[in-house]
Amino acid sequence: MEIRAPQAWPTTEAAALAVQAELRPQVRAVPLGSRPRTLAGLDVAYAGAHGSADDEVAAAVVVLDAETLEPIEQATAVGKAGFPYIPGLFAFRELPVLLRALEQLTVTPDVFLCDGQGLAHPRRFGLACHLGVLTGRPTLGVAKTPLLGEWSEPDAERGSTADVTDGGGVVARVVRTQTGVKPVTVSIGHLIDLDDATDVVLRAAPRYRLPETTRLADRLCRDALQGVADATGVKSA
DNA sequence: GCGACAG
DNA sequence: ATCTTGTCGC
Repeated sequence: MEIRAPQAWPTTEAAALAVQAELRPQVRAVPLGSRPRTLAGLDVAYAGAHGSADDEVAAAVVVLDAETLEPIEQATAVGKAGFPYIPGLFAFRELPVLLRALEQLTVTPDVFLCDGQGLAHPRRFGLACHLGVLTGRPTLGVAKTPLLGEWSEPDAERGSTADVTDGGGVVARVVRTQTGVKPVTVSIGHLIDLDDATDVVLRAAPRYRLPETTRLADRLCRDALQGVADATGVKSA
């Protein structure tokens, strides 16, 4: 798919903050126009994981049929993170390589499920929002742990939710995707609203805590990273 | 100032 | 994120 990626990515914290400030106003919270037919899962794996800019990274995107959750297409990309891990500036570490994986897709997914936050971010511009603005497509964030906000514990049954508020507004929703398991944090990225985002996540996670999109992308990027290690001559069992 | 902090 | 075996439970 076509993507308008930045000519150059920021390498300093100040430059990254400036990019977020510039793009944040473009985020739109609106209902999905129609039922999504395809869902894309994105994830990145790290080698070393010291959180430094020169960590080796592998990104993966997996497109699934929204109804059957069966894989339709997938792509990967590897490289250097290019930016250190700084909470709130997470996107500058994963987006560059993620976009290179997305460019290889021959189909354009209806909704992108990101591994991380969207609006539930210090400056209301997490990874999911950033990806949405750059692609112009609906995106949402589903995080395993919250980054900020206050909420009450949702009921134990699958489907139970509780709004997450921060700074006086609702920025996300904790969603119990499976009965008795720790809820995930869902927030909008772009061109979707919280109700639709919650619905998409619940339908994508019929069996496990994390959506099938995330699970498959996680497996794929880990394999891709291992593939780099093998080609580099790193011994393994 | 100190600690926390998506992955 | 990643380093890592076994173990408790459905």
